[in-house]
Amino acid sequence: MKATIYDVAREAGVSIATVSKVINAKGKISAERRNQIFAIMQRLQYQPSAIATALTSKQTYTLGLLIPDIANPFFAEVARAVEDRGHQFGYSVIICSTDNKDERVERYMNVLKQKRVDGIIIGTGFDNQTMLEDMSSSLPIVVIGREVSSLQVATVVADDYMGGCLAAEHLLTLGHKQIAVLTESLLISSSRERLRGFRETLGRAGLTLLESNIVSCRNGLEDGKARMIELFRGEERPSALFCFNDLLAVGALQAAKESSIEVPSALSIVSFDNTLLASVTSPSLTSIAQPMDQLGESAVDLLLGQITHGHDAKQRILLRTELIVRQSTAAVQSTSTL
Amino acid sequence: MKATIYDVAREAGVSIATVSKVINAKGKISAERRNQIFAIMQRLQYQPSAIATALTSKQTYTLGLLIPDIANPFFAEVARAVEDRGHQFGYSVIICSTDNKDERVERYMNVLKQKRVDGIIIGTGFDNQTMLEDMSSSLPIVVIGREVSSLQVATVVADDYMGGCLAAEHLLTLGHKQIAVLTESLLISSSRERLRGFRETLGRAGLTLLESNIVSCRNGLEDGKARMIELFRGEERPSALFCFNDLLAVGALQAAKESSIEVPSALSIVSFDNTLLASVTSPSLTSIAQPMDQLGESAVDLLLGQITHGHDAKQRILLRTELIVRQSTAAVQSTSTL
DNA sequence: CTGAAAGCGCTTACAG
DNA sequence: CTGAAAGCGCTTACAG
Repeated sequence: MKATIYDVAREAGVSIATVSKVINAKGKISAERRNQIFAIMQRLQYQPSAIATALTSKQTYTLGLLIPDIANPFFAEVARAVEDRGHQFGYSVIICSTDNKDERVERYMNVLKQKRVDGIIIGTGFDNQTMLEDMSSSLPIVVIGREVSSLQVATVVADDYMGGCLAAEHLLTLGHKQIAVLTESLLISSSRERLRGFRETLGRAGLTLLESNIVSCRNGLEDGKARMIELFRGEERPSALFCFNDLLAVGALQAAKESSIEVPSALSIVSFDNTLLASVTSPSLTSIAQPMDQLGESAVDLLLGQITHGHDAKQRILLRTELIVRQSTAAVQSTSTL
Repeated sequence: MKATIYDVAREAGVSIATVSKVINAKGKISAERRNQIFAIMQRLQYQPSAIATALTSKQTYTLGLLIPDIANPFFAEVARAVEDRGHQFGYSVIICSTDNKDERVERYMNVLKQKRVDGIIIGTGFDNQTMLEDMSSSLPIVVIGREVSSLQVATVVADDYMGGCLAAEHLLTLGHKQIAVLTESLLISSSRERLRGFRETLGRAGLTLLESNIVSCRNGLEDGKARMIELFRGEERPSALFCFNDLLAVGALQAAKESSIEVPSALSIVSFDNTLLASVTSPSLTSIAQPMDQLGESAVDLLLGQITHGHDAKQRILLRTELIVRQSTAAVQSTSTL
């Protein structure tokens, strides 16, 4: 069977307390004893049980990561950053893809509670606000990617408002006036902020964003594509489009292609997120970059701050968004609408 | 503090053994007692400690997933399938992105051993064969995506050889004769199999794959792109290209664009994996699909077979690959080389 | 149908 | 510098 601390203690002719001390580099142990014990651990292939350690020390060195879907490139990149930052401090991460379904969120929450994870990063949306309150009262939590107005929680978000402004400025600079927006559910705070920044910037330039040009869709690529095909059939086709994530932009790109509308000459598209997808399409997508790595890293840092230093001042970190110009945007053609 | 089994036992006026039995639906407990105890658990918000349970029952209900990079769409999709299948049976999964570096593999392996995970799915490559042997002798393991000749381990792989054949057949049908291959490291068994299937199929049609047309590259998109730009500069430019993964194909697509070679009219590209990327590029990629969901699911099933039923006949599951025709391939133009 | 007791593999005061 | 002992929160024979 697997060697235990008793086995190495016996071999070394010392107490388990002593072995425990050398493992954890605590107390004062003579150098020779220490080395002797290390040698024995090696020989027995001893791996201290993190389970037993957790039971006594109340730390599992495990984090939970709740996101809508790990197969979504945006969250996969964030997850990678979370993993790396956590690993750096000795933490493992359990992934929980919720599909934004309350039922899945709840099940995962219970699993994470039972496994006694040291903290949870929440990047998923859910309707049940009570759930969040419950969580946050029972263990360290940080929310990423959206605001939680109702509650004091640590959060790290990209500057969505600024992102919306940047997108608008870019399109304005290119001379666009007839502009549409393809958004995810406006129930999500980040979408609302992007829209607000976008609309206000247009407003400052004397343009109004028509309600009929705000298209909301829920199911990603396919749905976005269908909605855009409809839009392109309309009378007053816009010369530019602001999509709230890369997947939606891909849908729009495909819709444009099927409608024989050339991008960017006849239609400019600005996307959001700047995942791998944005650089892979053709034309590649001008996109508002969210710093996904920093999002993950900062989330871990905030969490560890709560876990190890007991920080309870709930911080809020706002990360800068940035315009990445690629090939999907161009100056408006005077002939493009007609 | 958090309620324990003692708290609910005290409240219910029974022993902890009884509470344990109702939690685990073991033994015979009168229905009223059971309900009474459930009510108390609810009231105390009692969540049994999976840590304590694991210490006594020797099961953590946690799986390790070792992959090169969770941010890589292929592995992200596999991970999602692993997560879902595991969750279905009450297992959580810890992600471990190794970047194929032995040092990272080793560190993660130790973490997983210490955390006493019930099993590990290995989708990462590494040079140190001893490591695998060590692992496999100490806990249940299944390897995905590649063959391990040196060792008896459970494996689940896609039919790479068949995939290579399918790619070749498709290009032959379209009349291509001058064909190149863009491959990952040929140290990976799956790459070798793809190449073998491809080459043999060409051979049966009387064509030989020139060594100079087998381009091997290591760093994904950018490297692939650079290597293709070189290739396209050569005298005898191929009319078709078989790329061993979607990322490489994207690189090739970009290289073609920069070299003003039109795809598919002047160059056909067949890709491998059929991740999200294949459907998102323009033109979209004809690709050999690996069943990523099944890969993940079967891996979990094999693992649970070992864990719960003690299966030690190391199974090998071979999954079918499939040709998905999109827009990146077309019949050869007689004028394309010249 | 129910409970007393040992044990899982550690850590942590406390005493020496 | 080192060790005895209690305790973390469960499960599992075993006895009744």
